[in-house]
Amino acid sequence: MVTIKDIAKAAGVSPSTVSRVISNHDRISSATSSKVKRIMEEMGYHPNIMAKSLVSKTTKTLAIMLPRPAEELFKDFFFGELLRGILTHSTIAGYDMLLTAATSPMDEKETVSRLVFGRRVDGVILLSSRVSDPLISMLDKQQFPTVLIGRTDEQAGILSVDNDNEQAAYDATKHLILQGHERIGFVSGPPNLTVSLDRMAGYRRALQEQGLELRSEWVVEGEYLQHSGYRAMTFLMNLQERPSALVVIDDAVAFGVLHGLTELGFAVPEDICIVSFNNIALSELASPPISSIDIGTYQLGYTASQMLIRRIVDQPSVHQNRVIIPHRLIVRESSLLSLPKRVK
Amino acid sequence: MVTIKDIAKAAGVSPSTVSRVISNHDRISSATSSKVKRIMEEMGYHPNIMAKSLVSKTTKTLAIMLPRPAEELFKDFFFGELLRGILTHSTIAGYDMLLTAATSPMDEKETVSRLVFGRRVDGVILLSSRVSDPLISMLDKQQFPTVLIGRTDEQAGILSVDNDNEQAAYDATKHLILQGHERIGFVSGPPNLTVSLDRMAGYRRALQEQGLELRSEWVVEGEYLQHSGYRAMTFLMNLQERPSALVVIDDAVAFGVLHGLTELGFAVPEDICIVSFNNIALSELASPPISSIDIGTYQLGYTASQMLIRRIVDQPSVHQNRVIIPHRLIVRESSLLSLPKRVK
DNA sequence: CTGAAAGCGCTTACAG
DNA sequence: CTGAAAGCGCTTACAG
Repeated sequence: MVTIKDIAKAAGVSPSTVSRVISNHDRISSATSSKVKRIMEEMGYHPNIMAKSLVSKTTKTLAIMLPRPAEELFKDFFFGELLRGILTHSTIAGYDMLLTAATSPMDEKETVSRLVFGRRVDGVILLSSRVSDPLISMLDKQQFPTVLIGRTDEQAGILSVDNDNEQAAYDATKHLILQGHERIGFVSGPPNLTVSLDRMAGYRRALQEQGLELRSEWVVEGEYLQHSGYRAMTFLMNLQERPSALVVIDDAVAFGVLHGLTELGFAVPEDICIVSFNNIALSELASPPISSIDIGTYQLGYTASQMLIRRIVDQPSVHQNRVIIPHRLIVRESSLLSLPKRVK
Repeated sequence: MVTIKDIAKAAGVSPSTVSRVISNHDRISSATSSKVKRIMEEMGYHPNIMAKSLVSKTTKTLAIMLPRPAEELFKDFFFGELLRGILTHSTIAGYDMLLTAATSPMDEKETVSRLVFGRRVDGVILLSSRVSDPLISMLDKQQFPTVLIGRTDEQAGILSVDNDNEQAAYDATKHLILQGHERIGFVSGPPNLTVSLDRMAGYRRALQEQGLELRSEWVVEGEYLQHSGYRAMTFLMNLQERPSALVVIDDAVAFGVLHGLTELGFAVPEDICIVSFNNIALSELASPPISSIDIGTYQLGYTASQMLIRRIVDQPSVHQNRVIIPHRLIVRESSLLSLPKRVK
């Protein structure tokens, strides 16, 4: 390993000078600078990142905290797209990403503590927001640069990027209502995630506004997994009174819903219509293609990285703490009751 | 920030003693140990990871080098699954993962140099193997702990996890032949990836072994993207003589193939049969469900992490350098010519 | 424009 | 069983 001292000796200058050449200090003669640079090149010098971090108290690294075990994570393609957005921006900005997954919920706080208090990272990105999350309050109390994908009620210091999920679900539901549906169900995600709650609220508002029935047995909570959508169907479609349309929390879940419906002998959209969220690449290729709310997943990730790094770089953060990424409904066959002519 | 010195002062011992308590040194009286531990707890001590790394010359971090820009990456769900495997094991083993994406190919070597020579990571995982990759030879020359998902011909020092892709493609092709097909095409990936080459070779062997025609216009090279499969169809299905079956390099591509065929008015499997690779979760839910070679993607990632960490921990590496993960063909409707009765 | 010195927070032989 | 000292590889006031 060639160090700054080796370069200094070879160049006949002091280590301080070499350090200054590396950091492009202004008051260095161009003669010294180019000589030192040449020698660094020749000797294959690479700065020791750890040593630099130790003194600069900065790591140029961001932690991505994966929600719960990695095990279940990437089954939902949403996260891949989110990571893609984060990674693209952070790479441009010169930051590395530390991917961490907690093995257990208790372990989660410990992991973050280790990274945050151990000064291993300069900021944290939380990929999903749970209701009253102890992690969030801890990071807020420490005033540690943090960006949350989602929302949090109490912590004002935390940055967040989100969609207007309430409005998005309202739009999805309204779309079904405009197609003539009056019995609309909701296949939701885990109720401890704010995104589930917000979408549920939008669904409710749309129904109430139109004076439509809000049946509790038409609302099914589950996970963000195909399996979950599949299971929801075995329940919902065996009810006495079945919904004629469904709002589904996520495309991966919608794939399961589709699968379940097919197996039970129901046709989409003829027997039942579907609108979902996230608009992953494959929803277009499903059969039938799935109508989905595009929430700008990539943009969500990209913006999260952007906000966080901005916050880290200029401390007095004059920027806004919360950004809402716009959504839009992509209508496809799954929600068009009878393809050529619209009902009503 | 509370440091080891603060703890030492508060406990009335020397910093060395505190350090030894932390690392569970044997010759420390249990009295001192418990006192120091109590005080650490009280004062909220967390070791500075950078300082520790600097002296221990170890980072407990692995770099995952993403193939080329993150931009195109997660569109293929294969990588999500791979990451899941890697992450699960590395978390268990107490290693963090640094996710790095190069903005450009030239930039790639620079990025790795920075991490490797800068002693930022203890090992590197390369997610895909290109033919005569300069990165691989560099890492091999440095004798830096590296595991490659794929294969490399020259570098004996590099660890690798792979499938027997030649045999896998042979199996896929043979399956189609056994269904009675004689005109079989191949929708491949980029020819600079070893996986593309290996699968191509297996496809060839199966055809030759049966004395079947090997038409160059039935072999189309592209990317690992849906789009690519779609485009391949507009070409292949406009030929005078069309294949009656296709081996497709990857499920995401197969989705594009399916999409293209549907648009062109061809039915699967009636008009053309398909077998693909990777067996991502959604291939089962396509319509028709796609026959696919399960290559144990998760296992591939898990094993990669395992081999690399083992290599890092006990230097004299007596373990094997190359591991092959078994594959198996999952037959679904897309390759069953006429569902109930088999042809021939 | 450049150098000597102190220090970032830890670990680890070397003594005792 | 414990402490003092040196050192990991860098940066940064402080002088000049």
